[in-house]
Amino acid sequence: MDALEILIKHDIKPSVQRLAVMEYMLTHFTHPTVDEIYSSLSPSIPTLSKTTIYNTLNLFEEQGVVLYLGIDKKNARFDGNTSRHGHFRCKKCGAIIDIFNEKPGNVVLKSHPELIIDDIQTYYTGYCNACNK
Amino acid sequence: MDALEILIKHDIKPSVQRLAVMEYMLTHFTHPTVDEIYSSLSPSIPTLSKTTIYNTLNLFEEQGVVLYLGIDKKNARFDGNTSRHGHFRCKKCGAIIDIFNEKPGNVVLKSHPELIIDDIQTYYTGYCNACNK
DNA sequence: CTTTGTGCAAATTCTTTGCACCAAA
DNA sequence: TTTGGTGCAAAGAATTTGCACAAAG
Repeated sequence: MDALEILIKHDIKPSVQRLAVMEYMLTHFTHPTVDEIYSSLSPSIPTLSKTTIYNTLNLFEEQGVVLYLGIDKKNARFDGNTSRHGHFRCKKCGAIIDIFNEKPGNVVLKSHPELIIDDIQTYYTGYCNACNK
Repeated sequence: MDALEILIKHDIKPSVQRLAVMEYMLTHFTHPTVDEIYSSLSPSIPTLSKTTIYNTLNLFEEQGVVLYLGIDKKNARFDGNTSRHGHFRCKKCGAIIDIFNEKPGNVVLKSHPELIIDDIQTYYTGYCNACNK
């Protein structure tokens, strides 16, 4: 499914900017920050503003098109892969690595069956191979 | 184990402020923000500054005495319970609930056996009983 | 004494807001 | 022509930093 189709499917009106951000998220599964997205797109869309990146990502997140990651203290990070998976963050170099080891499907917590779970995110913290203590 | 013992065990020099923060974390498992801790302690320690709360919590986190929670977009939250457990956040009312459903012990990821995992945190997002969609 | 912690004020950084202009239906 | 998107500048909020003073050993 391409960027345009995804936006339409989620009732998001396409625009040059929104399509560019969506396209970026579909080709860069690097958990980018707003700044990284802005820096990458800015040359090809010279009038682009960071405000629009914020607006767009907030909209995308509300519509479930991207995931917000709270794994990084400094900046918000976003993930275009909305399937259930975890993330590892290296304490030393800051690398973020996808962890695909989780079961999909609905979740009911034994201890709290009354909670409606829309999303699950698991953050692993430690040292990557390169930084290995 | 009381506040003083915990600090000593982790090579943290005790001070009035550090003891007060530690004591607070041991009696309020509410995932407080810096502001909440400051507001609570400030009356009894009138000279207390927010900078000291930041310093103290950052130190505590480095020493593994508290956990940093990235579950809340707006503020850093901290947890005095460092045993492995998850957290649920209600999208509507913002309530954060502890989820004790995880197995303790060392973890080696099948997909990334080379990663050294120091900490695992799982964040559940959805609607609590009261806010139930 | 000497080292370390505290706390004020200022600085920094990230994110949101207000508002005028622009674009699309 | 009306609705909604964009982007600039300013505001806001959370956190960190620099530095002088205080505390503790």
